[in-house]
Amino acid sequence: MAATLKDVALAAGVSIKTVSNVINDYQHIRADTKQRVMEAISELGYSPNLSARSLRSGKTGVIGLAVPELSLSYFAELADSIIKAAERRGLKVLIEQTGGDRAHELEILSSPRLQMTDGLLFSPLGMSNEDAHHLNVNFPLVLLGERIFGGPTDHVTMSNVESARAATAHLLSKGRRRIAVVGGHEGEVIGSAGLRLRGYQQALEDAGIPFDPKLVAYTTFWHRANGATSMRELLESGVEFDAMFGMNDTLALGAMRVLQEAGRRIPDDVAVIGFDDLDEGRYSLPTLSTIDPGRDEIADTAVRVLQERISGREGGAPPREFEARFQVIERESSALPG
Amino acid sequence: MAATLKDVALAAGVSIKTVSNVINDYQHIRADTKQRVMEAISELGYSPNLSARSLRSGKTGVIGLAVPELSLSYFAELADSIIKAAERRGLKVLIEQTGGDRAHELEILSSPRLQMTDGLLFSPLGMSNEDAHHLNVNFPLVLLGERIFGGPTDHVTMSNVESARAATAHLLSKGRRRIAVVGGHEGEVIGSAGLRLRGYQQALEDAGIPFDPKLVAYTTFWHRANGATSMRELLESGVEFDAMFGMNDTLALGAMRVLQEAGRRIPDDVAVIGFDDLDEGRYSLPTLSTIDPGRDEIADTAVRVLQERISGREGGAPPREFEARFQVIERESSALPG
DNA sequence: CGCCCATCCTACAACGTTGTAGACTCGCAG
DNA sequence: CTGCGAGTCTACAACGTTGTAGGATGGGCG
Repeated sequence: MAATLKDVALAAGVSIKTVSNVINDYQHIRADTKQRVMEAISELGYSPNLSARSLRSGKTGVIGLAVPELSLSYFAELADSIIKAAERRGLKVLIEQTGGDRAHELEILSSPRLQMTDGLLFSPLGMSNEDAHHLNVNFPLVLLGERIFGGPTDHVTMSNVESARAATAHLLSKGRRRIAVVGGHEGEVIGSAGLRLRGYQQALEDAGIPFDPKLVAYTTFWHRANGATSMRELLESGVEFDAMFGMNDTLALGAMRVLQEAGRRIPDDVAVIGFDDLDEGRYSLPTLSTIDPGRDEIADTAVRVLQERISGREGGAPPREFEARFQVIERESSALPG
Repeated sequence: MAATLKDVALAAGVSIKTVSNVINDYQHIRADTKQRVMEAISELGYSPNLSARSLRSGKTGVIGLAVPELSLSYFAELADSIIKAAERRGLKVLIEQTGGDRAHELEILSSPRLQMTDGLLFSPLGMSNEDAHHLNVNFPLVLLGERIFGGPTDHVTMSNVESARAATAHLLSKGRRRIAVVGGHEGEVIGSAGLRLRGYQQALEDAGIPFDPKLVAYTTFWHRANGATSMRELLESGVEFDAMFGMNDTLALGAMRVLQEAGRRIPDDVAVIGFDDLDEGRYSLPTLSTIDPGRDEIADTAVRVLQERISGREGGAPPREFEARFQVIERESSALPG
């Protein structure tokens, strides 16, 4: 059906290897030969068979990206950034959704289907540090996010502790003292939730304010619905608070909604800050203060590092850790005289 | 490095073809041979080389999905649905972002890089009906969305006219008579914007209300920011309205935000309905009435139809059109005594 | 004039898989 | 006892590409 090197070679009256050489910009080809080959190529509408090429070369030019779910805005925006970063480097991206499910995540690490890719960017959610040894795989793997530390692979992450601390400090700088937290994960230490909670606690400590466990609402997922439910629980518990730190924007938006239903004014009664800098927060009512976690920097670093591992340039270099720069973004939800 | 059929064959003391047969569940294999091969496979950690397999079979098991941008929530949720639908059918999805740019879209249709896939799901935004002939490609292609009709390929779409008509009728049923529209595309006829505008006009006609062009705000993209800007223009123009139809949820949310800043109460002063049923609209303040466009149905149909084309079962069947069922979802933004 | 080297091109093998054709064994019907 | 078909397995070729080795031509230099 589709034209092959053979067809082009026949049409141009040269050997297939010469055609291959033309395609791969081999130096020593006479101008007129090259010309003839080019013409044959465009006449036949030839384009190389990538399966054959990758069988021969061992490279596919495709990287895998495994995220929990694209319908979670954070991962959609992350995927967007990563696809763009990959494109700049001539790579295509194949996306897997794990649903945040540990079994599914482990399966992906051992799935032969991934052989269609040169390497994997992996953002686990269900796995924990005890699963770190599963990351010992025989293909290039770069970890995204905060579920696992000290693993055997390169790791690109955001400054969770530092930025959560800054977010909390921001609320404190507005004179707030009772800061509720939405999105904790019970018993977690090194996941995003655990780290951000630690940052929160550090900021309190810095300000000499005792940590009140009653101010922390725990949840399983970081969906809008969970933010709403958590806020309802907080309100029902009767605990008092004058600010809220949402562990991500989605949670914060769900919670804000409930706060407003309950008649609390934002930021007057409750100042709110989220985390992720989703586009959504720029048009909510009120607009949402947040942490810009440096998504583009994360994406770019991750793809670069993965490509280095694929090309073998970094050979057996020990696992490296990268942390993106963050930024506090003040919007209406915390706009108060400082 | 990685084990091949040859290695397994050697270890099990059989021919490579027998190993291949075991892997492909060939019937006539003695139980003990099969056993031995299986053991060798797991011992060597063998998994088939997909490049070789697809070179041989001509199939990759991967489909392409080209959308404007994943950071637009609608496309993120669509991609989510499509990846899930593809997974159910044993397919992987490689995502391309076109940025809604016509040149980029045309490039994708002719790009050899797509040879890594068996077919393409394509959601154009920059192309128009005059570009329909570019869709005449020699690989399986299924069109998503509303930019092009009567093209040479299968086409999966939503009932734009009907559902926009229903959305408008919904607002009319609440006694509203001056319904603003946000998201029109100047001069467009067959894009989503054109079709939805037509549905809007039909609903007005049904109700015997004259169409007032001043109520239509035009915009280029369907981002939050555009919804906000359009609403500001409407307000500044001084035109009166008691309801608003946002051509998608994102626009509607951006516009709602501006409405509220301007002191208009929703739904009391202005009833609002959007389009897409994004998760976001369930937690906005107020929650957003919308059209559920049947995203899962679209995704499932699109993947099924593409797979049929790939397998050749539908051979030279003429292009088919599929329209998903929609549903009006009433939430707070239009909750008024009917 | 003869040699070497750079340039240009070709034949062949190999990547790992699967389809095709056929070899061999065995049990059973004729 | 022969022949046949079902069951089990193997050898070989092919998918389309690129690396390797090497052949042919011509120019420059000793």
